[in-house]
Amino acid sequence: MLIKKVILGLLSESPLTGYDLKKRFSSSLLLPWSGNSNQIYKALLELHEDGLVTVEEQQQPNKPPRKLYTLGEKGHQALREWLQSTPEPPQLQNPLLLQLLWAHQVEQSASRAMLDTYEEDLSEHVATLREHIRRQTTTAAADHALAVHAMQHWIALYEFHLEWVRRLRETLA
Amino acid sequence: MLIKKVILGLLSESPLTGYDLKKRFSSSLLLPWSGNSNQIYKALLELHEDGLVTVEEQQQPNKPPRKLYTLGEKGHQALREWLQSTPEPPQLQNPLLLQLLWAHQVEQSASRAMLDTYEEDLSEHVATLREHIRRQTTTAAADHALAVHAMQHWIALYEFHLEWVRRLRETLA
DNA sequence: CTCAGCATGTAATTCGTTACATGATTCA
DNA sequence: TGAATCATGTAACGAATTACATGCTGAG
Repeated sequence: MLIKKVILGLLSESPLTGYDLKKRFSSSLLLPWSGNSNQIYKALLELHEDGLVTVEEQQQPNKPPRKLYTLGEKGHQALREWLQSTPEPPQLQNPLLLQLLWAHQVEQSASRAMLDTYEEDLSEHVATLREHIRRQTTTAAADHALAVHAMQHWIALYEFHLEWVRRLRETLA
Repeated sequence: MLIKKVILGLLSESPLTGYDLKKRFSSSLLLPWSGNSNQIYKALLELHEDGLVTVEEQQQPNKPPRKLYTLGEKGHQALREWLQSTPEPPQLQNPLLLQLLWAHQVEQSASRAMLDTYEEDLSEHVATLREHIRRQTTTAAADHALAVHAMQHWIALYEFHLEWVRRLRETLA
C-alpha cells in the first residue's frame, strides 16, 4: 500500500498524530488521497504492529487525548528501502481522452463547446495547483532539490495537457 | 461509473458479448481496466435494466450459448450525452514523484541508480504503448481525427515524462 | 447557542482486482 | 493428455470514499 510509505515519509519529518496526517492528506493536492480517517487510523495500527512506528499516548488538559506516532529505526529503514526501489510507471488517466475516442458521433460544435468549458475548468485547476506548489517550494522543501524538481514537473505535466487542449480547440475553431 | 460509458462507446461500434468486451478491455492499453468478468457482466446487467442495451441469447452448435448486447436508442442517447459532458481534469498519478519528495534521505548514488532502472523500464513501457497506438491508428480509428489526436497526446504525455526523467538523470550524473 | 477545531474511531458502500467454478471443443 | 479458446458467472478480497458516532472547548 503506497499510502503507508507516504505516511512513513511524513513521519520522517516529525512525529504526528492520525489527525495531523488527516489534515496533511486532505490539504495536499500532491498526495492523491482524501485523508479519510478510516484508511489513516488503520494504516497507523498496521505500521505499529509491524514495529515501524512507536506510539505515545498523551493526555492533554481541555483537549481529547491523542496518540503521537514516531518513526522508529525499523521505520526509517523501510522508508529508505522504498526510496531506493524502482517505482511503477505512471498511470495517466484522462477522462477527456476516452470521450474523444467516440467524439465523431456528436456534432463538432458540441465537442467544441465541451472543450471550451473543459479548458476553462482545467486552467483554473492548474492555477490552483501552481499556487499550491509555489507555497510548498518557498517554505520547507526548498532545500531539497529533487523534491522541488518533482513538484515542478508535476505542474508541467498538467500545463502540457492544458497546452494541448488549447491547440486542439484552435484546430476545431 | 466511467466503465459503463466506455462500454456504451464500444457497443456503438458493433454489438458485442461480455466475453468480447472482456477481451477488448484486457488487450487495450488505452482503456484503464483489467477486463475482469465481475465488473463487465455486472455492468451489462445494469445497462440492460436501465434499458440502454438489448440482449439476444444465441445458441450455437459446439460452443457455449452467448448473449449478444446491442446498443438501443436510449443507449445511443446516453452515449451522446456523455460525449458532450465536461470531463473531470486528469489525475496524473506518479509514484516516482512521491518518492522524490523524500529522496534527500538516501545517498544520491542510490537515487541515481533508481532513476537508471526507472528510465529503462519506462522507455520500454513507452515503446510498447507507441507500438500499440500505431496499430490502432493505422486501422479502424484512422478516420476519426479527434480519436487519433487523443491517442497521440496520450503517448506524448508519457514521452514528456520520460524526457524529464532523462534530463533529471543528466543533472544528477 | 451554534459552529469550528481537536481527536479518535466505525459503518456502509463503491470500484476494482485476482482467483475460482463449469463445461464443451480444438489443436499440439 | 494437456493447454487454449469460447462463454458465462460467483467469491473473496483490497483500496478508497463518504457519512456517522462521540465528546470536549473556545470563539462569535
